[in-house]
Amino acid sequence: MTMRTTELTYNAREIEKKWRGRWEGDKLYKVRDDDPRPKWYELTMYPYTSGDIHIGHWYAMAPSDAHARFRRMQGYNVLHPMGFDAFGLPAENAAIKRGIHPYTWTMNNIQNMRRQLRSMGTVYDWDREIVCCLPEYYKWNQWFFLKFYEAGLAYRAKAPANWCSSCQTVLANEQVVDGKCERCSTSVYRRDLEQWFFRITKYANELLDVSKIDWPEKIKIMQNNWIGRSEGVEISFDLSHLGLEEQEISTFTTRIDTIYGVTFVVIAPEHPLVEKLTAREHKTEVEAYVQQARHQTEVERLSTEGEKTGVFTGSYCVNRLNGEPVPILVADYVLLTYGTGVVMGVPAHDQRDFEFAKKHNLPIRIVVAPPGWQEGDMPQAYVGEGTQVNSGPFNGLPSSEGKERIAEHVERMGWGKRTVSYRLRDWLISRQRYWGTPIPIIYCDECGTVPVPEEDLPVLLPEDAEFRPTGESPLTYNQGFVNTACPRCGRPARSETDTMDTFVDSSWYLLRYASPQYDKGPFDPQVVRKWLPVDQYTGGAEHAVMHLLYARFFTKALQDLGLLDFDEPFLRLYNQGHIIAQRHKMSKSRGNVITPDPYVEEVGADVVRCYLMFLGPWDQGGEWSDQGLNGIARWMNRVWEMCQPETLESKGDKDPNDSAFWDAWDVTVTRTLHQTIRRVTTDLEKFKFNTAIATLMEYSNHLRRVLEVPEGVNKPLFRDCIKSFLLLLAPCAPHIAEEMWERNGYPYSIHNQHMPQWDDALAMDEVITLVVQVNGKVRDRLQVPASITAEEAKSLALESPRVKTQLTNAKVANMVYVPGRLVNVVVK
RNA sequence: GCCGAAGUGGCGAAAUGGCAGACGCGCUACGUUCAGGUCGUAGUGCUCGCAAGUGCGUGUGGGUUCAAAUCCCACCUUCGGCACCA
Repeated sequence: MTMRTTELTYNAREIEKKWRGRWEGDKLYKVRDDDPRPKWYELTMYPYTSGDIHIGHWYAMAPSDAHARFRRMQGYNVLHPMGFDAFGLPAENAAIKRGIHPYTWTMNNIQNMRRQLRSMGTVYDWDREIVCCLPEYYKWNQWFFLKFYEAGLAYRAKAPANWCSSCQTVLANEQVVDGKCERCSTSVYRRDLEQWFFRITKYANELLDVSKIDWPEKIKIMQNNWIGRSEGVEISFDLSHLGLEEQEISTFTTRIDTIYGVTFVVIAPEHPLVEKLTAREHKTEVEAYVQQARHQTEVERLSTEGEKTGVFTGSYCVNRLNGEPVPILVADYVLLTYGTGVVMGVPAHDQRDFEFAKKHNLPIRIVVAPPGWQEGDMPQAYVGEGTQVNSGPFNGLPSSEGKERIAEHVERMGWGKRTVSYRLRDWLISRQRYWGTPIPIIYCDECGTVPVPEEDLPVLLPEDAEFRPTGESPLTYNQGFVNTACPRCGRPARSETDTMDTFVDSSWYLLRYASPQYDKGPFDPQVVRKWLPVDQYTGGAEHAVMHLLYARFFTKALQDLGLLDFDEPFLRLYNQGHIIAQRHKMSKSRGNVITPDPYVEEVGADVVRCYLMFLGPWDQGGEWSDQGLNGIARWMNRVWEMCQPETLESKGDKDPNDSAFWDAWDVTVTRTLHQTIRRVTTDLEKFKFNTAIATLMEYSNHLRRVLEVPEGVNKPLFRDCIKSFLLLLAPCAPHIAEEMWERNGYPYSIHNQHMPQWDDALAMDEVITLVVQVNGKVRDRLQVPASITAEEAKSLALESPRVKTQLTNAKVANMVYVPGRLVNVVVK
């Protein structure tokens, strides 16, 4: 704040307050479903109810609001709603720390945030606000859950989770610090727990298809990598000699061409077969290894990166292609959750297997020979293509062909099949928390897992929850909540105490905005048909794979359930960058958090809005600077002065009856106006707010010069210019534009006007600067009529004295003419 | 390690094959003022030159082109994402 020096010449606070009051009183931004104009649904990611709207929220919301306003003024019926992401852990932590109920904490925060959001001067229709911690909203989370459950898209399964034995709870990865519980420092280990999942993997292949959406390439690539499709072969190894129930062990490989190079098989420590495969004399060792692997946290696994530990089970399986016995080992570099949880070890052609083999003295056999290969020790695995060797009947084939032929052979023999694996895992939605949507499931000793009947929804969060610092979910010891009756047999039963991940809320909130008060379902199908899908979504790139993928999954699943008739939620996506302060991300601990409120008090929301849009390209983010804000405040002062009707009145008049009334100045003024309209319009369309505002600055500089022309001003023309200028300014600076609109005698409201149109003919320059180059170097600049022909341009270029001096002792070899731009004289 | 984005004055940046530095900040000088701020006018990439003007200049090195910040190849740096995915 210390660097700020500019004071406004107008009272921004009063003016902005006045107009916000009037807009709200008149319901100027009320969105009607029956409006006949074409619809435009522009959505900004809703904020988490942390308590304060900081400058980062402004950076996300002010430009998107300007864009939505711009679309309104282009004649669209625009839906640009706002709501609150109101469930989540911080509310619960506040409850434990300060004894405030999460509901109270959240609703207080929302009240403050609403006030702050209003101060931005946005077009939000507050009648459409949604708050997803209210039963009217989360009831429908439960309803979707039931639909998914019926459709087999929601299921319960055992999954390893970070478990703190002291707190008796599951911890999120973020809550595990150096392998210990952040609250009580007890060592965390991975424990299998029954948890609820959504079967997003069913849609893995569909989610890979991004051909219908206009999103940043970067985000599409990130989703693609996250889904991680790989084609390969599931091949089994024979176990029949062991006398187990299982006759074989299945592995997944993308390199079936290396099957003859298998010298061991590795199984994940958590794999259910481990126990059965462990020979008696290896039991102690294997059990110790499995225990140790479970107690390893993510952090510890990272710290031992590269070290490939593992132990021998004592069992062998048989490689059916060559009949060889292959030892089975347990190692934690194999993940239970990918493929089959078992890997065939080919050390010669896989770097991880290679390191493992070196460490455990396992044989390394080359089966794909690189070009010019000579036998001998390998320094590392050869992962490229080559010629099949040591591969029985497939010897001599290029490995690319070997891949095909061996896969065919394996399928024909019934030893396996070609298949596709995904890195994507099912979405774990269970949270052992209070402040979330209760999962509508009841456990009955007689009937088992019973879904809560639809008519009993919502399953309400109990208000009388008790928040103990143990970390346990308050739901587990709330007898009133847990004890219930089985909906099927009526006997005493237990309610599910897990609540849902908050990403469930945000997976469909875009639908709720269409009909936020609808109570016969999550949304009114007719209204959704009108508004959805979202035409333009904006938000941070940090949600590239979680929220954006989950929302796409939801939409596809709802389409399959017959609830929607489209399968992509967001047609266009734009990711804004991050605003930083003092070269760092803003954080409370750094003490560099910029609070917008004092700036809004001092220079007004319009100046803050415009500054955020002006400081650089929106997708690149940028650094907050008080001095930069000064620049905008100064500009706004000049705009204020320039747009006052009194300013023009005080200037000399040109006589309309004079033949020179419409003079060269006026032609320039008109041309500049049309060029400005064109530039600002195309820039705003493409979210190029920084250059749009720069163009408005140039134009206001131009108009201010016009006011000083000694011959006087063509006042009707100037008034038109101011009118267009205000219309172009309105999306970015809605309050000032409205105030000036009124002062200039135009009817309320500027925000219901149409954007000015430009005329390409009027925007055309009559005189252009023709750049003359010699061998690509600029030697002269000539003012020529825009209509100049190639021949005229070339001869003018050669006549230029500055060019002539370059042409002594040289021969003109070629001349390049770029119409309207330049002549390049090529000499030798 | 893999995937992706970016590198331009003192600073935020503009220009996406054709005048490098629009617009803004900062700075300098002058004017206004008792003074400071504000405001106004002019200047402001580096180099040599009294000057007209000259040469250089968009991370580094190479290439394509009449012409490259922009396209291609290699490298360096910074940021973001993923990270034993068989």
